[in-house]
Amino acid sequence: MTQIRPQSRDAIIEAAFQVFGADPRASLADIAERAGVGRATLHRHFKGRDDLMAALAHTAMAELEAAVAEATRDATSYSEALRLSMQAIVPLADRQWFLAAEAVEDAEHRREVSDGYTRQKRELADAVDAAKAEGLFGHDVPTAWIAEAFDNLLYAAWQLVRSGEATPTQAAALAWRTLTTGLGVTKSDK
Amino acid sequence: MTQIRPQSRDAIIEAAFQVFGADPRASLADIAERAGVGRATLHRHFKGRDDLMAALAHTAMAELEAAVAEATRDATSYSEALRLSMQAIVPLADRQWFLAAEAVEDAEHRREVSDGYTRQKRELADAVDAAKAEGLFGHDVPTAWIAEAFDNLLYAAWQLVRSGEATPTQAAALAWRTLTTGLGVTKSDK
DNA sequence: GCGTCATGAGACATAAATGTATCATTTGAG
DNA sequence: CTCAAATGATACATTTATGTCTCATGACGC
Repeated sequence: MTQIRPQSRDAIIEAAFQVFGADPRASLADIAERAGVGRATLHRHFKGRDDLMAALAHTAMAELEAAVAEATRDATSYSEALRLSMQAIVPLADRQWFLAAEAVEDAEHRREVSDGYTRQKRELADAVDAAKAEGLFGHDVPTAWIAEAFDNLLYAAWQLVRSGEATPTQAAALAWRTLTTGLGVTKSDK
Repeated sequence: MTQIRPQSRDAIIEAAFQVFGADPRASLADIAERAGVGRATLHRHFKGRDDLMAALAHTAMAELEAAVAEATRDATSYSEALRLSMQAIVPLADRQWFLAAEAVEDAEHRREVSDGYTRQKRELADAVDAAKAEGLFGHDVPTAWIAEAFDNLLYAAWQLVRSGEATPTQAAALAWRTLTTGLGVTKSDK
């Protein structure tokens, strides 16, 4: 008797990303309105705020994994895989804040989201170590820092895109340059 | 009849930074409890949630300005001023999320906070331009990106500190290196 | 020690968010 | 077209957050 039409569910999730992104305190009524859906329908699809939050986290995670898998399909090295991943993730960075934020309160869902997040972190660290072995990063730089810088430069790139100052491709290129060689004057510079 | 004891006010602000930092949806009762203060007292000091938010933004802004002013007191160049500023801001980065977040809803307070935030952004951009003129950054790199990277690497540094993987000094040094020369292999590396 | 004033605790009223139930209407599959 | 299922609108009960008030208590200046 419930949730067969995927349209409503998708619209709600999309609206929730937008509205919660602007204001984490927004009410479920706000979400329903933005989704162009009745408040009751929202409750038919999601038990409550927590359930919705968990769905958002799940969606963000799936999008992230799909984008990375697609982007790294034909990478020939870990270094290139990292670069391609950054390029691919920039456009969806605005939905990833959700994974870092401990937005899910329910213990059961929390665990699931947390596990996925931890896994993502570990995979990034592994990729960084591999790239380090390929000579992309200095051995004197802690892996934890590289991963942290990767994430945050990714977010910086998205912010640049959002402000209209660059395209996703341009912003990703800037972030990659910053991560690997920095913003100092290069040989090609006058 | 109101707000003469600064102790309560300070305790509330401190608690609010902590609690809201962990959960923006926290209630004022949560804040009061963490502050070890009665809920009524909180309302005696702050008209409501918005007033408290504005106070937090004001505090964060003041701390930022004071730290930067102190750190750059005897800088001999804009480049050095930027480096010293980064070093100085890392320990208080956890209170700066507040300025970026559009947490203040009241129109009147909003304007004030927004103005201060805009001014900070402009000052950073000016400093970046000056450092660029000094040859610290390449002329081919957009100022907007440098500023964005500065902010986000700052935040990355704080996260590294929070995770216990580095001291503020170490983290700031990593962030500075990343920004200026990147994380690639250096000559000193084997 | 005295008096003042902020505070803490609690009661209270109000507002807002949430969750559920009902029912007429619409949608989409067959 | 027809029917079943999902939806929107509405009403309702419940919970939670908020804001105000009162009063006894404790802290601090004098």
